[in-house]
Amino acid sequence: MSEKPIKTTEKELEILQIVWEKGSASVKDIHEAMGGDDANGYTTILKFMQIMHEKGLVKREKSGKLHLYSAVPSLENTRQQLLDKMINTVFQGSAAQLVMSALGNNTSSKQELDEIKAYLEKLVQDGDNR
Amino acid sequence: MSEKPIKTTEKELEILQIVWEKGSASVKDIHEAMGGDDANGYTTILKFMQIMHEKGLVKREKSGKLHLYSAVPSLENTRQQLLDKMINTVFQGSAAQLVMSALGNNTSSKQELDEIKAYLEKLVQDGDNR
DNA sequence: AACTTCATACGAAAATATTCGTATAAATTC
DNA sequence: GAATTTATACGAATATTTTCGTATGAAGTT
Repeated sequence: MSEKPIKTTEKELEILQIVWEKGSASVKDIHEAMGGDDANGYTTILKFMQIMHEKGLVKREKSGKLHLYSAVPSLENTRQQLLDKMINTVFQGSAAQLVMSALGNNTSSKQELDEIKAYLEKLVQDGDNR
Repeated sequence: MSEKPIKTTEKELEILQIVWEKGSASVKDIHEAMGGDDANGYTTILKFMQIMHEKGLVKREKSGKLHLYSAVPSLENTRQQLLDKMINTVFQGSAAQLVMSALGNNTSSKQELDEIKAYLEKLVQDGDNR
């Protein structure tokens, strides 16, 4: 396993989010998805894409004159990595606590809760954990 | 509800974590808990405490010549705030997805899983969510 | 071929976050 | 009461992250 994790900043994550969603995107696509020049200048985003490319966070492919970017780290891995970090920094190492907090306040529908329950039952049954 | 959230940096969170754990702590306590001078200089931590005090992240109380710091934002609120942010940035707004990811890879014991299950059942039953 | 458009590259400024040296002051010890 | 120890305060240096101005080039238009 294991893409060795590359440190991502806030803005980079925001960008990655869009890239994951779109699969592949030009600077323009990303810029627009982020709200256009009010929120971020075009060259700002462009610069980020260059930095992220250097860092190995995205790969790119020429399509005519423009570049299409796609994410290198998988969404799943990144999620896992961020979750782990969060569990360790504010949930004293307990995933269970995180889970309960996440379920606690918010907006999950009954259907979602049922899904989670099913998933849990499967986990317990399979004895994936000890 | 609602302490208006104050933006916290990585290091500040790391420090808050210790302050939450200890309830109340001197700079020295925190400094030591963070691994002493190899990891962080004493004055570095001190400076952070001053900054965090200014920002309203901690309050302090004189005890003899030293200051005892305690956290202003509650652990619960901070957790919630960070979770929300995370759900929005990498879990496309779905708490359920976050929960399943968190349960997926990791180290929760069977007992913990059972606890979560119980919690879930209670949630569904109470119809807290729709 | 000159002009406009669309895209990238790059360097440097600005904003933020982190680290640390030095000064000061109050107790404590010799 | 001088020296040491233990704290805090504060300003400035560093490091990192984010933003943007300006240059350049390749098409496409007139």
